[in-house]
Amino acid sequence: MEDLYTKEESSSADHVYQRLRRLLIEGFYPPGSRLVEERLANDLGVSRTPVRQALVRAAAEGLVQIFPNRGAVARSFSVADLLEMYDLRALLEGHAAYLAASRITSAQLDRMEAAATALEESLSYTFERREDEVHFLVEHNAVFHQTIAEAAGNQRLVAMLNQIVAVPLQFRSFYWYRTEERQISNFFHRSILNALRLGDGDRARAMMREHIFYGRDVLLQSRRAESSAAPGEE
Amino acid sequence: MEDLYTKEESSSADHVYQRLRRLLIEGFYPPGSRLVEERLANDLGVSRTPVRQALVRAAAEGLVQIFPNRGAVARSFSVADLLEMYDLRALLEGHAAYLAASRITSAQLDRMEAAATALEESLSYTFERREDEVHFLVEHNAVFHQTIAEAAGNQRLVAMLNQIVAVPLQFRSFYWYRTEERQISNFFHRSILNALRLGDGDRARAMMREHIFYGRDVLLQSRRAESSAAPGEE
DNA sequence: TCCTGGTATATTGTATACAATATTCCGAAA
DNA sequence: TTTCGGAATATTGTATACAATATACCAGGA
Repeated sequence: MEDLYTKEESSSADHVYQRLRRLLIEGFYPPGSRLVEERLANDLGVSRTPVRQALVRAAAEGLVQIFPNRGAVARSFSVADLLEMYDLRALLEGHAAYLAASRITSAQLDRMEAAATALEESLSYTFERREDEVHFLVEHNAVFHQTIAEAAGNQRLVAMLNQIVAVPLQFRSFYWYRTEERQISNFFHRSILNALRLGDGDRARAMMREHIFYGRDVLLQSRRAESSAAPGEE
Repeated sequence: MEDLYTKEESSSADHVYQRLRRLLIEGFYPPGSRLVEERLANDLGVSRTPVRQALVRAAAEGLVQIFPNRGAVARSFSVADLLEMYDLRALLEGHAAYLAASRITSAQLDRMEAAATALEESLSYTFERREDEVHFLVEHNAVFHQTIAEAAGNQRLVAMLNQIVAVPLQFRSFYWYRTEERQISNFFHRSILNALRLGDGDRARAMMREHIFYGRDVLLQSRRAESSAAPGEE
């Protein structure tokens, strides 16, 4: 029939995985916390079997660590880890931007345009809850970046980026707090968009790399500020 | 106690995974073949449970594809897939070489030197079986490349490269057949080694990229030759 | 008090049973 | 002959039971 369904898996085990992934990324199970299979099974209303599969998968993706006979823990990220990840993101997303410049469709450009505009206009929105705002920002930002990855036309590259970007939001939400950082971020988006429109791969890559390094620096600064302000950890 | 053990998992399920991985990479289960859980379980002398976990893990790594309610198949690679992978390898290994240039230790250089020498001298060896020869070549080549990845000092980069390089040998063994290609390959190894010794990251990267692109071209040529010679597929 | 050993408990790892789903095969009707 | 059910079979997906292992707890001796 059709091999076109690359929907991966379907129900339950896959559902558990998606849910677990969300919980980890949104920080519901904070880094370092133990992930006891039976508890997860209860939380998610299934048996341990699909939970186990989800954990194995999450471990392969680097979201959790599995210690033999001792179980899984939500992976925690040291500063060194974050540096590694941002270094790779710069490399991979920069490359994606470079490739995208010569292949991106106008539909994809439109989608990015819309996402960039939404991010800009949201500066003057007022959200009911801070949470909603972060969600909005993360969502549109993801569209922007994912569209580039897709436009690069390398599926493996997309998969790898998804892995790397799957870092607990907790580490990234700082990014979205201050107006100044958001403005600069928006500026980068526009620069990247321009370069892509002009088909200038080198500029697209350079701007993407700067964009990511800027994000990295903001993150590290906030972490430093936080750790000196409240060394006790929540 | 010690978190230092990053031995990942330990027995059985992990063992099955390692074994499955080997079987896939060595081409024992050829691309496209169905991987029925019970058969694997019998083959490996365990129940379906650990097999399942191994399959999930292998799927996360891209070695197999899992279709919901229909099972797993050994992933097959189109020419487009191979191009994607080599593109990423060039990017990632090039970057690794660049990073390695400023951090590599003399012990690591020695290891690479030994591997390169072994590959050179093996040109005049005679092996009992062709299989042994390929194994020898693959092994030493792996040492050369893995050492660079390690020297780059980015664990995630190492993990990603392991994923990408985990392509059925079947697709790569052509590479090792002819003397001429091996000589050129050896030349690249020497160039990379020199650049690393001199701490010249840019050259190391450039040579590494060329090395990989050369490998890609050899592979594509042999595939083309093969497919025109025997279009019927085994 | 501090260490030591051993038992109790908690949790993981694997096997098996059964349910859900897909695939195959076969016969009847057009 | 072809096509369409529809049972029979094969295989996956999930739950549960039990074994293996690690952790926590407690008593006894130094």
